[in-house]
Amino acid sequence: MEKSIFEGLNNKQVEAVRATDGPVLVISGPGSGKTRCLTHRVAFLISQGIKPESILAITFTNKAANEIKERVSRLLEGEGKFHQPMLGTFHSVCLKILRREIGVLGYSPNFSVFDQDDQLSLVKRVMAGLELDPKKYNPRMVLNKISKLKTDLVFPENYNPTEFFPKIVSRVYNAYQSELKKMNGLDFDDLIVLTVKIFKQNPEILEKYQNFWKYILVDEYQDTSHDQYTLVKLLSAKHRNVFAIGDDAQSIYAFRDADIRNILNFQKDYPDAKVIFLEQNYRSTKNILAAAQNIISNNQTQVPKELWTENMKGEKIHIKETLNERAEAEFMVDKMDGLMEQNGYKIQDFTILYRTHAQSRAIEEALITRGFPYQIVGGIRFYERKEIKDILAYLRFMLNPTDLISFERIYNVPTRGIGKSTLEKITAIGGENLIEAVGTLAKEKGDSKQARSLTEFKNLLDDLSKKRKEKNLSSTIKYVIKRTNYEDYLQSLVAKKEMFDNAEDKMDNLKELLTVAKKYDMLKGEEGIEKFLEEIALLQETDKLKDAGDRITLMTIHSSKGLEFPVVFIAGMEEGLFPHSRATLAPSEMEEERRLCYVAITRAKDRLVITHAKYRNIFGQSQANLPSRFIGEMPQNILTIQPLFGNDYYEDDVIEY
DNA sequence: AAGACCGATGTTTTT
DNA sequence: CATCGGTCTT
Repeated sequence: MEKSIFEGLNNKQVEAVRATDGPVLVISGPGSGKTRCLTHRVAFLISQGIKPESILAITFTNKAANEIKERVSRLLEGEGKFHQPMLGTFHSVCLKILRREIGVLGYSPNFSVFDQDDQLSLVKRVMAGLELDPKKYNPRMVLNKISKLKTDLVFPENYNPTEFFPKIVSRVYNAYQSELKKMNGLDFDDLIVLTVKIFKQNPEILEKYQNFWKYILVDEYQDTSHDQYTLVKLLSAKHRNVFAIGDDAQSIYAFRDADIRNILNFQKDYPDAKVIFLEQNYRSTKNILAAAQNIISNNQTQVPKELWTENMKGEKIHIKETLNERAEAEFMVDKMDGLMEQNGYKIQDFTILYRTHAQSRAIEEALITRGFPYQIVGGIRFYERKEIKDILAYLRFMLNPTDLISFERIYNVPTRGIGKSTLEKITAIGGENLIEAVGTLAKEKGDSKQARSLTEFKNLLDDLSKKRKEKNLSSTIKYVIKRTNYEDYLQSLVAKKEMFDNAEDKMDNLKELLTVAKKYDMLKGEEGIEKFLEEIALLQETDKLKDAGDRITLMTIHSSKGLEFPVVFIAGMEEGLFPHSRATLAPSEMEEERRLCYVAITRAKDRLVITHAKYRNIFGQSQANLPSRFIGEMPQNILTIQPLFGNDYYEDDVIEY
């Protein structure tokens, strides 16, 4: 048993797996077997007689959580039946806690979870109520600031700024939070922040969880924010068995308040911490690793470490300058073609990474023209499409008839003759239940055309409320689509040219939604809806990556974290784009861009191709760009540079060992 | 209340 | 450029 758990691990990894008691920090370079280490540690803990359910492992993605789940099951095969440890992201773990405990904060356990879109509409609504001009104060900026305050655990009642703009923010923040509470809704930040709040205010609840989870593992520790850090600190305070693993050099989420200091200061927090470095890289060639290390060495803030690999030296890194983004895309397609033809690569061996989503378009066009299959991560996300969001809003509203945000989405979708002024009247009646408010207003209107629209709408909502208990999830969704005549509505949008996709595609998307929904059909009525909405709310981009499938994957560098590919293309390596122009001012931001570059490069196993365009269209205007400084930060002797014109480039570089 | 038209505005990155 | 929101017309 023990033997199989340590099989295939190097000494450092074994050390990290065996250090079961007390605080442990593992600094793990890219490709150093981090997931492997986490998995084996969980398996080892269980083999030592620790109850699986007393282990909490927080991962950065749901995908990693599933991977650990599967691998642990495999490692412990034949050990008899055992409970699963708690595995999940910060957000999903907190959601589970809150469904049980949120009562103490005066919310009810069937709360809705609002995504970023919803948050922004709420901020706008609140600002309108406070008569704040959205032109003067950008609602996005206000929301951003609110979110930062939340992650820093500053609650509205504790925020008393003196300066002008913060004072505005403070007013919005107060109103925003009380609106959320009124409609029994939580935003993403609340999931973490309110959990911390409960733990701080109710030591007996905290203690219950401390006793339950005696061993805590946190993945991607470098990307934790202050609230997440606090949560871990609280939960682990009693038993102090906290295992943090991560890589400061791969911290790329400062913009959403990740604080690299959490990992840098781990030893200050836990002076008795055992610190282990995983420096052997199993993923990349020597050249790729050298490029990554040379670049990152330009950063001041970092934990010193020396990565190494036994892999071969490999190909040189191919740098190509093209005339514009179209030529760039065509070059990449040609290059892939050549690699498949001459080197036996398969289409799923390739990934194209870029700094911003906007870059995907030119690349997609080239891929479509040449008939190359691809999948794209992020961008116009499936669950952000109008038709999906509409139907989900109906579901959400069925569960929580105080959910004003969802109501605003559906009250006139499909169009049913209820306009903005009528909406205002409904919300003015307000009350606990918006369905009742619709009914009340219908009665007030007597026998008008409006009254008929309202009554019809009320009947619809009543029918839906009834159905939510009777049917399983996929029938409920089908019923919503049918009862609202949603398909006709889509077709009318097409007819009016308000929508440029065809209605069939949209219906296909809804069918795909139904396929996902079928998973929840065995749960009864409301519970199915609830679990389904939860899954969707917390879903991440990379979760949707299909493993099999013969296609090229396109995504932002941020989305690529944790993944690896035989051949990586990095597009748009230009000053202003990467590093992004918004980041060139502060040194800390430039360092983050550099870490991002480090992440991008270290996704590659054997080949790396980097492109930069001389001219690029931005906002419809052609802009001339210089090659990225990061190209200059790589050791020049491992590069093959192919300039815009000229053929001083040879495909058959020598492979050295 | 709905549709048509126009000008402003924006793009990092995402749980 | 392309989407969004606001305003004007029907």
